[in-house]
Amino acid sequence: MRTTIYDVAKKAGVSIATVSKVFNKKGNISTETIQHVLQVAKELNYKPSFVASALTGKSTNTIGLLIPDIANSFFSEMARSIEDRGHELGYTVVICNTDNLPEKEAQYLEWLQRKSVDGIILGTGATSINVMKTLQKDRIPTALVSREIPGFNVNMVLCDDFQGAFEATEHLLKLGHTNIGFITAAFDNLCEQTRLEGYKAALKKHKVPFKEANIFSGNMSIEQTKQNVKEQLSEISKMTAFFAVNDLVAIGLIQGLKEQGFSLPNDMSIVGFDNTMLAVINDPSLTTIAQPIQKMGQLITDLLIDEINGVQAKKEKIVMKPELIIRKSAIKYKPDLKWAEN
Amino acid sequence: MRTTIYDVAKKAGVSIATVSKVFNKKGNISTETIQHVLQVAKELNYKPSFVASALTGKSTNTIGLLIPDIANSFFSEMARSIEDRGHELGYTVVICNTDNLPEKEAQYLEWLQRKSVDGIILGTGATSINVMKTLQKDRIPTALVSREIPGFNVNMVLCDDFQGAFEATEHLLKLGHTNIGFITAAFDNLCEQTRLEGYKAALKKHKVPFKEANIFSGNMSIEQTKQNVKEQLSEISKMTAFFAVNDLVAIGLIQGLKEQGFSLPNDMSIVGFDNTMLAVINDPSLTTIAQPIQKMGQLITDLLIDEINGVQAKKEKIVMKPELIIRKSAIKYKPDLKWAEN
DNA sequence: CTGAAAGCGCTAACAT
DNA sequence: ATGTTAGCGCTTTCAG
Repeated sequence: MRTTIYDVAKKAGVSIATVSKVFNKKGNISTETIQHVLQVAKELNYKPSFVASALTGKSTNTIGLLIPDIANSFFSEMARSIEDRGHELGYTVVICNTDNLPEKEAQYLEWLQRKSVDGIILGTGATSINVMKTLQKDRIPTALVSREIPGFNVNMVLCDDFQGAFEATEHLLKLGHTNIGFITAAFDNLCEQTRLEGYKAALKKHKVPFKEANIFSGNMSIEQTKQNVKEQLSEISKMTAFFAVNDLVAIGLIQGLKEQGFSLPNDMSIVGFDNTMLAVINDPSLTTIAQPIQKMGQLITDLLIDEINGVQAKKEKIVMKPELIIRKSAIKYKPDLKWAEN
Repeated sequence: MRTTIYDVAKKAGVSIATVSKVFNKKGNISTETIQHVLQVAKELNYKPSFVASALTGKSTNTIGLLIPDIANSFFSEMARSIEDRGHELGYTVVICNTDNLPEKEAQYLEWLQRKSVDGIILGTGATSINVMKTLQKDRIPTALVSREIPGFNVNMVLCDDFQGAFEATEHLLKLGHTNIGFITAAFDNLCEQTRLEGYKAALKKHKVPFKEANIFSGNMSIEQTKQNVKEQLSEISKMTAFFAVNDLVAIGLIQGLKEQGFSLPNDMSIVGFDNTMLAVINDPSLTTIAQPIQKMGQLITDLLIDEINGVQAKKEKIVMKPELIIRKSAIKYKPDLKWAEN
C-alpha cells in the first residue's frame, strides 16, 4: 500500500500527531524534528492523502465547473482561465458538460456534493431556481459566470449583455442596415433574453421598428445552425444584416449562408458576440462583441475561493464592459443588393 | 452538518451496516427494509459521501486528464469525449493544463495521487520516462492518448502519425509541389517526430530530396506562429506548400501569411493535421488529416476504466487510421508564381 | 515541544 | 436478515 502517516511516524520515531503538525505547519515543533520528519517523509515518498484529510473536515481543494460543452470555444477558454487561477490557489477543477440538460446538471451536482467539492461554478444555462435553492440549503459555495439568476445572493461575474447587444446592433444600424435579424441559440436563458433586449433598444433608439419575424433560431451546434439557415432561407434573405447571439451561432450562420451561395460580407453583414478565437479565424473574420473571458474566469474563481475561505464581506456582482471589435464580417449597407428590395 | 449514514440509520430504526448494504446493494436485506431505508434516506436527502467511502479502500470514481491546454480545440474535443464516456461509466474527470511544462505536470500528478484518483489519462507532451516510472511504481492506472512513450506497457490509443503525415505530404506532392515545407509546434515529442518521418518518407517515395532548411518552427499559440512566420518570411517564401504538424500551426501559418499579404491558397498550399472544428471555419477551409478524436477519447476511457476495474487481460495499443480531408487550402502547383523560381 | 486518543462517514468481516 | 465492530489516514483537542 501507499505510505501513510504511520509509516513516516514510525520510521522517524515520533507520533503521527507530530508528523501531521509538520505537514500542516501547525503547533510548535522544534526545527530539528521538522527537518527530520521531512527527511524521512521524503525517503518514504510520503504523500498526504487529501481524502483522509477531507474526512476530518478539511477541504478537498476541488471545485466543480458546470458548463454546457467544453468543446465550445467560449467555455473552453473560460475553463482554461478558471483552471489556471484555481491551480495557482491550490485547487483542482472537475469539468461537467451539461449540454444545458437539467437532468445532467442535477446528476453532476449530486456527484459533486458527494465528492465534497469545496465550491461550484455554474456557467451553464439550465440552472433552475430550484437547483439554486438546493445548493443554498446545502450551504455549498456557488458562483455564477456569464449567467445571472435573479433573486439569489451569490457571487457572479458577467458581461453587460444588454450593452453589448446594443452596441452590436447600433454598429449595424450605423452601417446603414435596417433589416437586421436577430439569431439566437438556445434562447431559454436570461443571457440571450437580455441580448435581445439590447438589440431592441438599439432599434428603438434609431427608430427602426422591431419585428417579431426578424428573430431566427440558430443552435449551439454549427451544423444545426446551418441546417436551420437552409430551412429559413427565404425569410433570412429579407435581411441585410444579422446580430447573432454569440460567435458560434454567427459562424453557423455564415457557414450556412456561404453554403447557400451567399458571398460574405457582401450579401449579408453579421456581428457576433464573445470574441472567441474562432472570430479571428473565420472567413470573413468576425466583427463581434468581446467579452473579457480570461478576466472573468479569473475573477469568478477568486470570488468563489474567497467565499470558500470565508474571507468575504458580502457577495459581489461584477459586470464587465463589452467591447466592439470591428473585423470584416459587417460592412456598409448596399441598396443595390438584389434581395434588399424591402 | 450534512446528513450521514447515522442519521438515516437512526431514523429508520436500523443499523448503519444495513443502510450501507442497501445503498451498495450488498448482502441480503428484506425488500421491506430496503424500501423503508430508501424512503427515509430520501426524506433526509441523504447523499453518501464518496470521500468516506474512498477512505475505506473503495474507488473515488475520479480520473485525471493531463493535456497541454484545454483552450486548444484538439484537446477540448478530446476532453469532451473522455468526459462524456467517463460520465456514462460513473466517473468524474479533473482537467489539468500542463502547457507541456514538466514542472506543472509533476505538480498535477502529485495532486492527483494525493486525491486518490482511480486513474490518469496522459495527453500531454511533456511526460518523461521518469514520470512514467513513478506512476508505474505507485501502481496507478495510466493510459496514453495521442501520445506514445516507448518501453512502457500501458494502454494507449493513438493515430497513425506516420501514415497521416505521409498522406498529407503525398497529397501536396501529387498536386505538383516539390518545395514543401514542414512546420512544427513544440517538436519535443515523439508525435511530431513521427510526423516528420512520414513527411520525409513521402518525399523519398516521390524522389524529392529532403532539405533540413525546409523545416520551420511554429508554435501552439497562433499568435506566436504568426510572429515566427514574419521572422522567417524570406525562407518561407521559397516554399510553394506546407505540411503543418497540426491544424493550429496550419492556421497560425495561414493567418501569418495573409497578414504578410499572401493570397491563399493561391500563393501557398497548406495541409494540416487533426481536423478540429477550426479546419472548417478557417479561410480558406483547411485540407487536413482527420484523427477520429471522439472515438479515440472514448476508447482510451474504456481501456483505462477496464484497467481500473481489473477487467483486462493485457494492455492494448490501438492505432487509428487517419484520413485525408480535402478542402480548399491546398491546390495545384502553379509554376508562374513569382517566388516559385525554385 | 510532543504524544494519546477520539472522531470524520463509511465498508466489510464477523456475529447473532 | 440484521447488527457490532474494527479499521481506512488524517486532524485536533487535551495531557504531559
